[in-house]
Amino acid sequence: MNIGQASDQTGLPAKTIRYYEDIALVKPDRDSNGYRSFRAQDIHKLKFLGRARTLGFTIEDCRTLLALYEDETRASADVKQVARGHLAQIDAKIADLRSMRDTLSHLVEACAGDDRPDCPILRDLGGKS
Amino acid sequence: MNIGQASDQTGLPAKTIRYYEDIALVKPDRDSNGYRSFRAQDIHKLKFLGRARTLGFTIEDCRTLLALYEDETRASADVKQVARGHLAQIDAKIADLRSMRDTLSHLVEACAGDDRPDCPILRDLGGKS
DNA sequence: CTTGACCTTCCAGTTACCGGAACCCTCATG
DNA sequence: CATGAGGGTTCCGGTAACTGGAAGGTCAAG
Repeated sequence: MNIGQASDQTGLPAKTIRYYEDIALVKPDRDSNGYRSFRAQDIHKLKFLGRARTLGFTIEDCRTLLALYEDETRASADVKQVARGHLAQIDAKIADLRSMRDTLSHLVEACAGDDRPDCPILRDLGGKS
Repeated sequence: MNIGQASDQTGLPAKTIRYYEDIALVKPDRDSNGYRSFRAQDIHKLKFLGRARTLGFTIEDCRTLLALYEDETRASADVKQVARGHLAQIDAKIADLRSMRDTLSHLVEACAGDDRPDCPILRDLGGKS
């Protein structure tokens, strides 16, 4: 299967698939003409990667998860630890964003949004009360 | 005031301040020895930038906000529009993260996290039921 | 005079790709 | 047979917002 088909099958752009090969996440064969040739197993890996990335795992997380995935003797605790670490990061990010959101939405609500120059948003950013 | 003091005053790393000068967000004077020389106004701008960045505005947003800040005749509506746009992006990001978080936390809860290889997280990523 | 803290510029690396150029391969059509 | 369309290939550069580090100039103190 060529890269175009692989892209269709996995939903990943061809560029992304080439990149994943570059960083050695997948290792497709090559045909005699130099074209990449993907086997079912490669497609499966790519789908795995796509799903993991959707869940926000970093590439390095993905590398770890993929290794665990392929290791039939892994302990589920190892996987859980990676996932929990990522979950904590997501939580931290959400908390950050929520705090930004709260501040910003107060400011937006306080701003008249008309033709006049007076603006609580800029006043706050400027540090003036 | 040298860059070290400016850094202390604003809480921004010296590196960041130099970067902001590179991209023309601030334009400190130079002393005869080549050192940057920050005036009170520069410090004020840097604080403005720091605060805006904390709220998650992009550098380009900051550039716009700074221009509006310095324009005494701006309409608050213009500022509000930038802020609202940013708020919408924050909301979108939060929604994204929450959706990831939900999926992932289900998986983490379903995983025994022991020595056995069986792992719902990998099962899900692998697309197997 | 030397030491150490500060400053300077410039180059490279970070994350996870995307866009585009220049070129090759294959098949079908005029 | 030339040619054009629609694959594929590599490589280079850019993204956002910095950060780290090297090589070297400046300054105040002992």
